[in-house]
Amino acid sequence: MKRPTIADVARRAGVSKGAVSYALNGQPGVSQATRERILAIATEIGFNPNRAARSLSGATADAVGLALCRPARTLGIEPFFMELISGVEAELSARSYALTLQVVADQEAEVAVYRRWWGERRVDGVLVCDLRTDDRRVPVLAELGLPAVVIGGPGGTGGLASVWSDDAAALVETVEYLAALGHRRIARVGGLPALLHTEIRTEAFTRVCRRLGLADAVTVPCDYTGEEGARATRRLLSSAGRPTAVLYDNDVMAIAGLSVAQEMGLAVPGDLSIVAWDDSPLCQLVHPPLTALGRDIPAYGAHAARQLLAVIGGSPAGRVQDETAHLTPRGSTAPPRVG
Amino acid sequence: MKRPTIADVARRAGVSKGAVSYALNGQPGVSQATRERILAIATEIGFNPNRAARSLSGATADAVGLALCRPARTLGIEPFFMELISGVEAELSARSYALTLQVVADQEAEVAVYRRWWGERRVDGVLVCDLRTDDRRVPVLAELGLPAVVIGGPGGTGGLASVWSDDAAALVETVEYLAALGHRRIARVGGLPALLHTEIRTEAFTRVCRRLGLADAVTVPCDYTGEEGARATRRLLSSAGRPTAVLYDNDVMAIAGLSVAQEMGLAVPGDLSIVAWDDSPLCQLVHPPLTALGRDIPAYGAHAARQLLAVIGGSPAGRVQDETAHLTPRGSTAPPRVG
DNA sequence: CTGAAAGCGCTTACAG
DNA sequence: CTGAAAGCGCTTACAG
Repeated sequence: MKRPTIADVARRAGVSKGAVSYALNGQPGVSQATRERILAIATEIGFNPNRAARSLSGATADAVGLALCRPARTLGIEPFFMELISGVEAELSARSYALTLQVVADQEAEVAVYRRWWGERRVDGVLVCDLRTDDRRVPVLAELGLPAVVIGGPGGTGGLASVWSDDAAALVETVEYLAALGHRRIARVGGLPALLHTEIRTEAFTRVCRRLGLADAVTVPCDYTGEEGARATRRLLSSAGRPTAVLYDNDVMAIAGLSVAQEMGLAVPGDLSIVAWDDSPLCQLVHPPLTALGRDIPAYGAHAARQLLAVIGGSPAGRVQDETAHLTPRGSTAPPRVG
Repeated sequence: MKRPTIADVARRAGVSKGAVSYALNGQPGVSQATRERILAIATEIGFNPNRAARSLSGATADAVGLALCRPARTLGIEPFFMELISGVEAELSARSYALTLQVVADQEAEVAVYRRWWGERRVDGVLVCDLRTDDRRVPVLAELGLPAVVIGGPGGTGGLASVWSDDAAALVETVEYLAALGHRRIARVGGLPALLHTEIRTEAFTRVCRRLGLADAVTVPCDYTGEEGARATRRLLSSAGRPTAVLYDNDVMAIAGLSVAQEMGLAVPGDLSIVAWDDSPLCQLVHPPLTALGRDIPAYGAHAARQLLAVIGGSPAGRVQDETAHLTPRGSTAPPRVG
């Protein structure tokens, strides 16, 4: 029941261990006939090279790390991460890289995980999510020399490679669309203010509203949960001069907002237009279906994984722009009712 | 910039590599004073033992594998897996085990992954999800001798360890509750029929409905997506003698069902009661909030991880029962309107 | 084209 | 309590 080693293959093939290694890795050094015989025997006895041994010799772990720093409940409820992971995974497994996942409590723990992973040679590189302003992780990764790709930006990535999407452009497009429908009072229920992409969106929102001459373009900071989204919506809709359109930084808060509007007797989209950022299938399950800003998240993950493998392979750290989110109008947006 | 090895620590401490190893691993063989000096030096120079080397000697990978066999879109939309993973992860990282994740297309690919992982010594054990009737993976895992814990059952787990929850009991409790409210026509929108837990639920549903003398207790098989859930609901509600209560096998289908009811002009819960299996935060975001069958999924994952570590450690393969899902009545269930 | 050997960085009997 | 050495299973120069 012992798992076969390269020595077992060598013995059965009547060659040296070195020859087996060359044959298996497609290196020159063995004749075509010998190579085929060796491969056939390896397959026959179910040989798989011991990763630890290979890693110890070759110095690559053939694994990539992903540390997620969000509370368990928001991790579960947001389709974003699972979609991202499935895209990352598809790309990695095609090149027989493993994905090592770790959930961490905070940035300090995350940095400790990076140090340990790299020190242990557990991973060859990491994918970094949820970029913050003045992110502590960026200098640490640079100092360690740990190959990394930041999923986010632009900006704030130091010398690290990154894949980013132009959230500012998507936001401007959305606000212009709402303004074209006739909305003059637009509010936003935002994500965690510490995250860089929240800041980018907030700034773009303020700027475009000013440019269009829209009244106080307020952003209420939230934590992506339905509870906070509902509370923020309730507050916005109770205010004098309540908004006629609200833009939410994720789908869960948008759905919560829709519920609040209905509970307060406001018609959507008649009295209130709603736009969700992140176009998951959830947006189409509610009534009315939500107008949403979406893009291909698995492809984004695959893109990031591909770039990380390139960086691990020695490519210079580039900043690659991914697709910009696009607006899909559905039943939750319309011109505001006159009055 | 080279990462320090045990030899560096030994040199600075003026001891042998063996002594460093003993000190680091809490083995006897070094004096207390020497141990402390060695640990201090290791910390000071940022030493982390190379995993590959340790694994090659000690024969353990200190990693656990999880292969997920679901299409990317249902993976993303269902909170279940991410919650499970976060629970698994919490338990593993507390014991400094890594989680290796792989998304696979089908059972064949999954079995291939297990063979490879085990052959490569990439993992010390695996967690198995989505158990099927006559599951191919069970005999393969037994044959390989790969430590495994099946998340599911009861039954169908062969000689493998498992953690399971009594879905049949939860289902019976739910149907009895609906019957007590006065419902006589109850239907069910089920999950993938190939999954064992779907079969267990279907059988329990048929049995309890017969016992209570309820009319044709139909189960419509679906794939957990909102689209199929909506379609099934539309069909059920269009039939003569339409049900007054529907039980859904996941929250996404339940929410889709709620939408369909509203689109068809039926009041929930007046004309139709709805119960969702899986009580995620989504259930409380919609109007009315959904009565749901829930339990602590992260704890379930932690439980499974704990058991897997025990099996890896040599404990006999047990079948451990986890908490049974409990019903939380909310606004989507009520006595049926007379008429 | 092939074989014998060193070495990756640990762990663990085995002597002192 | 400590040191020297073998060995885990690969990869890769280095000789033939």
